[in-house]
Amino acid sequence: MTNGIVNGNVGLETQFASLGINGTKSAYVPPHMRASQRAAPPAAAAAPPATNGAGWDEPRASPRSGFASLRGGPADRGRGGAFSSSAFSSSRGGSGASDWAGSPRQASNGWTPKENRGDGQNRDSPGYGAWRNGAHVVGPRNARMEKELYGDAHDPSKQHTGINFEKYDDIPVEATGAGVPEPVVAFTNPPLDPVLLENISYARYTTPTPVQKYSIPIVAGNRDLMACAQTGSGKTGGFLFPILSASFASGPRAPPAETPQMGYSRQRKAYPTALILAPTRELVSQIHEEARKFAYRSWVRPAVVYGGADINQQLRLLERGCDLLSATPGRLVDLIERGRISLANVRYLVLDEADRMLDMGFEPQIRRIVQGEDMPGVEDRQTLMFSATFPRDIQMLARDFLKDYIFLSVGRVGSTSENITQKIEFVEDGDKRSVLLDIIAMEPAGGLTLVFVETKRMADSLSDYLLANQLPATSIHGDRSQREREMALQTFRTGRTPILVATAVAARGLDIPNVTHVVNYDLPSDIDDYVHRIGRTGRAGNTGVSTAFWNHGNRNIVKDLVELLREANQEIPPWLDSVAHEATFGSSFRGGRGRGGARGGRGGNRDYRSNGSGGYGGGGGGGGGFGNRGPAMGGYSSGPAYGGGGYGGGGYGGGGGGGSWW
DNA sequence: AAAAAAT
Repeated sequence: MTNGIVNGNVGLETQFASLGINGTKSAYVPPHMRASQRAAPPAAAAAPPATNGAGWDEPRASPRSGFASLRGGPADRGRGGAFSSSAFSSSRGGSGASDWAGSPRQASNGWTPKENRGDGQNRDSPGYGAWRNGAHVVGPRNARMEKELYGDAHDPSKQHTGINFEKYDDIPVEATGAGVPEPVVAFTNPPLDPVLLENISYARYTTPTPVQKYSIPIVAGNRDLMACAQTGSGKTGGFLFPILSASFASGPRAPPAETPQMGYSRQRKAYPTALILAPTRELVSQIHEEARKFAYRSWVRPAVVYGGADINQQLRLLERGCDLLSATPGRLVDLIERGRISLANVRYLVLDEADRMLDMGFEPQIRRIVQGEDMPGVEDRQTLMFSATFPRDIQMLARDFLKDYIFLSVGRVGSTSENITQKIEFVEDGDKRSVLLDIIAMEPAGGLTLVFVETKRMADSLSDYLLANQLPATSIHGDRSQREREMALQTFRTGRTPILVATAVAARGLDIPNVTHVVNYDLPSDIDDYVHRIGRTGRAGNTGVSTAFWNHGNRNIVKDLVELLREANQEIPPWLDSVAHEATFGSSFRGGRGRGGARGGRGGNRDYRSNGSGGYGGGGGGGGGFGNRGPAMGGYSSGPAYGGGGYGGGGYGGGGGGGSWW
């Protein structure tokens, strides 16, 4: 896993304005550190950074060690690693069309970049394009970059992935709303830009997934989109393709009037055209990697920011260009506060895994980003929201962020279908370790095994245990440093540690080719989490196996689990079936309550606007019963279809249940 | 109850 530091040319070393101590501008101290900073000045403050007249953009001969500790002292924790001592490199060596105030562009009325920058040769550096005189200038090809972006036969970790065309064609899709455009059936021009089509073919994507078939014309038709789609449905392409395609054609938005001009501002600010928000660092990192593939040779510079990584390094990369920004909310807010990113130029806003972000408590930050900063209003941008479920809080968000949107409901992908063999084994907690060893011993060589546990502590102890048993394991969870997390993913992807023990951080969205086995060492309490987890295997048209350890501590999921297995034509162990039967008709523990009741209504994945249940405030779409069991649509065989009842009934948080979640 | 996320 790269962490976005691989972005092309080796640059000259440059100093950041925000770090320079040159009279008028002192070192930036993030708000949360100001008090302690005053109390204990950073040790390195005595070492003056080299300054120059402008305070920035001066080539530096060598990395300055200790420089990175300037602002944080111990807080830096060595995170930047190799980068921390040379966190400053050049915007000039970079790739050209950046969005910095220092190099303003105009949307379509003919700005000539070389006049502004005097480094015209970089405009045409291989692999990068530019926007010039109101036209898209496509950069020359770059073999090294193509290998890095798209991989080759020797680098399976880059080989994409996730597209199993036969299966995809079975995915039911339903689009509702006013004026739904016809879905496309292929990647073609029109509506897609020829440069994008070329990149798509480099990436070996041949056929659009169902969500892409719909999202492409929807976005191309300047419509907002609310899509209920699970990870693995191709939704990253679903928003990247149309956004990039339109961006290629239309060029950057004109910088806002208050944009400081080059030479007068030392605060260089990025003005992204497209902003993508997602819940986890690994996810935004992955989206960024996809964006790099499809922005190749265009004027669009993808960038990524997320927490846990050296912010100076990220700032340096932002400086190379930031047209399509992928971000986790916290770090983005930080950078906005620092005045390094403005959202004034945003044309496209994407909220990915929106329900997840709300679950994680990001709503205040998301609302601040979308409504409390300088982002254009809902009428002046295009907004795309993706969410696995459509509960009330997401509906509220949709109401506030979207305009006259098209609602797209995409059924579950492969996860529940036959390309994943799902096994459930009865294993008491105390036996799990040894059963896991047995399972791993049976693994064929060459495959990757992903083991999910519930707690960070368990992730550590289990991977230690595996290592102690001479098994090449590593772990990923939220208490590991970002560096360790990325390293774990990288060694897992490449097969150096073909066993990865993971918490929920890795459950959703990550696309790792060649995961042959997912083990639910600890079952989640939520069936959707289960679906996401097993969806890490069986990708790319391959088959996958999933094994879950079940014992009585997992009663809460048993009913949904059996239902799911049945829908997916999986074998259901008789003992499990009877436990499920008990759970359904037996004690009142969960008896009769619909999904989501006790949790306050998960909503379905239905366009509540169209069922006459009375609009947003009306209590439609909360309550129990309906769930989000996508397969009920169209092509799926089993289960009661939506029409039944439940929906729009009960109201929010109503649906019965009671009792403890546990 | 746990996890994740600006520090």
